[in-house]
Amino acid sequence: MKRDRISKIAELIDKRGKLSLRQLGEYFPRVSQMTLRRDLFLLEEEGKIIRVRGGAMSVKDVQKTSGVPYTKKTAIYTDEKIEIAQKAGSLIDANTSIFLDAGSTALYLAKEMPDIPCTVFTNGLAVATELCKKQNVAVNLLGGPLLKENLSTVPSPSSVYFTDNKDTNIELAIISSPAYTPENGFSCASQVEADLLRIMCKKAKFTYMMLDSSKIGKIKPYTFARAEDIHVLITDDAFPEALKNQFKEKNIVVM
Amino acid sequence: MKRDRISKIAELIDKRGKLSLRQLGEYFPRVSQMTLRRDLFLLEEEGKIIRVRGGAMSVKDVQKTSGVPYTKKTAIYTDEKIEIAQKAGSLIDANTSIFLDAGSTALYLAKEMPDIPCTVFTNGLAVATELCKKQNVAVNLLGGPLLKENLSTVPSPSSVYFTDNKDTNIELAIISSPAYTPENGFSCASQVEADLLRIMCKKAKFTYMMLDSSKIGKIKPYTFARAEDIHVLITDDAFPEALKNQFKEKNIVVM
DNA sequence: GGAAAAATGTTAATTTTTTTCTGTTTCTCA
DNA sequence: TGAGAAACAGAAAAAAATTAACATTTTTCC
Repeated sequence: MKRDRISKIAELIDKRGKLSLRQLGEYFPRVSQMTLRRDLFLLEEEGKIIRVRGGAMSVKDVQKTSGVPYTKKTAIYTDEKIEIAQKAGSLIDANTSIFLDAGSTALYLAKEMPDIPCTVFTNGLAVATELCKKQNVAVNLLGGPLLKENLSTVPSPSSVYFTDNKDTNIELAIISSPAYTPENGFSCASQVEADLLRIMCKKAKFTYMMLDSSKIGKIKPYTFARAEDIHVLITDDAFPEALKNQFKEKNIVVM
Repeated sequence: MKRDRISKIAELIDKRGKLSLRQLGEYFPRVSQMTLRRDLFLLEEEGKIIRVRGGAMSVKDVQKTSGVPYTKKTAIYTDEKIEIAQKAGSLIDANTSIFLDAGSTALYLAKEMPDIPCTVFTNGLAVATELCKKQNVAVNLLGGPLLKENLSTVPSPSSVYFTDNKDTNIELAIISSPAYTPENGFSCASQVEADLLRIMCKKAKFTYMMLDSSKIGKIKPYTFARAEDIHVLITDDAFPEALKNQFKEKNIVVM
C-alpha cells in the first residue's frame, strides 16, 4: 500500500518532470498532505527525486536547468584530476599530433595544456570548445552520433574510417579511463567509446593513461586497453605503491 | 514553485538573449514584479545571467556585444533571427532526417525546435550542445577541423565521404546564409563551409533557407546555392516584397 | 486477541516566500 | 535643466510551505 503509492509518485514525477504537493494531493485524495510529504522525503533519500519547496522535481529536470549533466561527474575528485591534468600538460611537446578523449580529466587537461603549436583530435565537445581558446592549438573534432550523457561523439563508420585512416597520424594518445583492475585492464561503459579508444591506442605511437586513484578496482563492461598497451601512467599521490610497481615492471613510466 | 520558476527564467533568458522585467511579467502573470526581481538577483549571484536596468541579459549575450568577433554577429538582429527560427521550428515534422548548419540562426532554431523524435546532423558545436537538451532528438555531429571563429567543423576528407555517403540520408536541410543577392545567390565566407553546404543542399530532398533581411545585398566569396536550389525561404517581416515575389515566381514558398 | 511497530493524521510552531507599501534613484524628453 | 515617469531597493506584513511533536489508526506477529 505504502510502497505502491510511493512508486506511483516516483513514476509521476519522472514522467512530468515536476509535481507540486497540491497536484500530488489531487492524485491521492485519500491520504493527507503530511503523508505525501513523508513519501517525498523517502524518495529523496533514495535519490530518486529532488525535493524543492512546493513539491518535487525529477533528478533529470534539476540537472537540465540548474547545471550540466556533466557536472556531477566532474565535481568528484576534482583536485586529483587537476593534479593529473597538470602533469599530463607538462608532458606535451610542440608540434605533436595528439588524441584526447572526452572524459572530465581530459577537459581539465584541455584547460591546463600549454598553448603551443600542435594538433589535437578529440571526440569531446567540451574539450574541443576549451581547446579553441588556445591560439596555437589546431583542433580536430571527430564526428559521429552524440552521446547525450557526456556530450561526446562516438565513432560512426565515417569516423572509424577516419581514425583508421593511414594518412592521419596520431603521435600521442592521452586517455583517461573510468575503471581499472589488473585482471580486466582499462574499461569503459560504452561499447562504441571502447571501440574508439582501442583504435586510438593502437594508432598512436605513445599512449599516456590518466588514471586517478578512485578508478582502481572498478570494472566497466568493455575493456579497451591493458597495462601493456600503454607507455606512461599519470596518476595522483594516493595511487598505491604496489600497483605502481606492477606498472613499472612492465616498463611503463609512472608519474 | 520557486525553483521551477527560476530555472524557467534562466532558460528564457538563455533563449532570448535578454528579457525585460515587463516581458517576464507576461510570462509569469501570477507573481509580483518584486519576486521576479528577486529571482533575477539570485540568478545573477549564481552567475547565470547579468542584470541590467529594466531586466536581464544572458551572459553570452553580454560577452557578445562587448567584444568578440563571432558574437557581434549573433547579437545583431536577434529578434529577427528568433522570429525566423520559430517559423522554421514549426515546419519540422517528427521522424525527419535534418541537416542544420552552424550559424547563429541555426542556434536559435536549435533552441526553438520542438522536442520531437528526429535526427539532426550539424557541424556546429553550439547547435549540437543545445540539441542535446532535447530528449527525443538524436544528434549527429559532423567531424573535422574546427574553425575557431565560429566553433564549427569544416568537412575533412572523411566527413565529405560521410556526407556524400549514399547510405546516410538527409531529408531536409535547414540552412542560414550570411549573404544573398539575386545575381550571386547565397554565399558564405569560407570555402570549406561552402563545400559542405553545397553538398548538403544537393543531398537533401528539401532545402529550407533561413535568411533575415539584413543579409540582402551582401556578397561573400563563395556561392553555395542559388534561389532555384531551395524550396522554402524563411524570413522576417522586413523582407522586401519585390524580392519575395522573385522567389515566388520560381515556385519557392516564402514564409 | 492484544501488544508492539508501522503508518497515517492533526495541529501548532517555524521557516520561507511573496506581496505590499514606501522612499530613493535613474532615466527621458521637453 | 528639471518635472514626471519608470525602475529599483528595503522593510513590514501576509501568505504559503515545511517541520516537529504528538495523537490516532492500521498492520503485524506471537
